[in-house]
Amino acid sequence: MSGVRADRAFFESRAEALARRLLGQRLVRVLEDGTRLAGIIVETEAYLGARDRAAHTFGGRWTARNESMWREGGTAYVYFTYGMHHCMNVVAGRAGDPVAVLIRALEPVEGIEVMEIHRRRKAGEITAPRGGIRGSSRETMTNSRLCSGPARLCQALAIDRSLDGEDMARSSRLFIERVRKRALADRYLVCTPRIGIGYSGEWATRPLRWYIAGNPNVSRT
DNA sequence: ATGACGATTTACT
DNA sequence: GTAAATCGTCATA
Repeated sequence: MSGVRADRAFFESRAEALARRLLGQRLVRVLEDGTRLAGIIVETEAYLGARDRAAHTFGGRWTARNESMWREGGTAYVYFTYGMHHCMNVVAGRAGDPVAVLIRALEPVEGIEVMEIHRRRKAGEITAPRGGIRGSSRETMTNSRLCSGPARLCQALAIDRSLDGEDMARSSRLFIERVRKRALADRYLVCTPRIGIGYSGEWATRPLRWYIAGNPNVSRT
């Protein structure tokens, strides 16, 4: 059940390698009251820094938002987008090399009931239709939809900008537990282009997204 | 100061 | 399939 906590060396590699290495490992979020929320990482994308048109650090951009992407491997980069969603990355490589891995989906394993509350609360606040929440959105909140998307998993695990810059190699609030010693073999993985970056020209077609084949928690297939 | 834009999700036709 | 929701961020002025 328990795993070995990922240390600095785990994160200090190329983003593509880290994206694959994270699959099958456990992302853990510990709330203020000690509640553990955790899921197995089943879908990731690599963002390759200054040369990658789809990356927030394309062209070497250094801004207030993306500053944590420039830090050492193992730093969390959490950003806010579309006026309502958070997404989280794990920074790869060494400080000064602004590359990262977007966590796109989890298989929920610990604290599922709390995750459901977080997701429902968020959905209610943001999309409550006239007359309140009823019908499908509440009833179809199955486990497979709980963390199957970068913003959904941030809602479920209560990850927001307050965790941006968190050092996952040391933090007690957000970290990775290695529940398998070796990376999953390529034959268990599917590699495709990344999602939602159509604006990035040639980079939109590069195969930099990986997911565990057949896993029902993956965001899209 | 302002305008355009999202590494998305949800509901609806 | 399409469209709305919703606002921090950044480039331009």
